[in-house]
Amino acid sequence: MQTKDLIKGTLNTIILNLLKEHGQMYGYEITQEVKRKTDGKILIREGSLYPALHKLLADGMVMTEEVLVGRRSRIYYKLTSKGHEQTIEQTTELLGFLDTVALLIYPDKKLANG
Amino acid sequence: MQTKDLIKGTLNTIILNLLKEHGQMYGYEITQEVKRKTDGKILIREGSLYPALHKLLADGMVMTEEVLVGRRSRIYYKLTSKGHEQTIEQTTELLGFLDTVALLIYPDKKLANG
DNA sequence: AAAAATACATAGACTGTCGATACATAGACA
DNA sequence: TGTCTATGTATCGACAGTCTATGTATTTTT
Repeated sequence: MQTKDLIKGTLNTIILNLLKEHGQMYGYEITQEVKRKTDGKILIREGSLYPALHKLLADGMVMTEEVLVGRRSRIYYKLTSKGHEQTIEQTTELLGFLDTVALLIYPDKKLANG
Repeated sequence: MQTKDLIKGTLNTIILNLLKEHGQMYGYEITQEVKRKTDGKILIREGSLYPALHKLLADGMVMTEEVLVGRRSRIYYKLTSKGHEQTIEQTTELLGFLDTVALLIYPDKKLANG
């Protein structure tokens, strides 16, 4: 198994949490921030990120603002109020799941709650 | 997002760890044990489990033994030595990933190492 | 001038899990 | 006797999410 198989189901939550932390980010910035924070352990590809962002937009979780930098455009994403709610919900669920998995792997131990 | 999306990439590791703990298990037993241990939070379906077990078998991670109970057959699975190695490897990787995700979600915190 | 980084995007393939379904035995209960 | 539930293995088709590969264009670095 490779890390790429593990990211499934967590990418959305990761993106939402980054947006929550930073206020607003653009796509390329997200890939770099994830790379930086994880010391290159998690690399988010464009082919994963942009479809995910577009879906978040379509679902009303984020809103966008296009900004021209020189002649190149950046599309900033930030959470809607619905997105804020979802962030909390999904994060809670993710942490609960991680805890449950830990239970299965280490019968007598629990991961610390964040 | 639902829990079912999160299980992706972790099912294999969960199965391997259960086999490591129990020595040998049969399919139905695995579904019930996961259900029991997680208070019903994680339900492994037949459509997920058996393909996974068959793949583990094909990959040489587990070996099987068929046992007749009454007139009904049970297929017990247990780890091969290769499977033991993989269990450790995958578990290490999974825990590392969980830790990395936690880093992304809680910038200043780390999950306890099990 | 060439290369690398920045910045967006999509198409197609892959793969893992799920829902539904199937078959059969066993035990409980009406 | 008939039916319901639990036990037990198994497969098929659908679906969704991620990846690889590719594309376009600008900006910065060498």
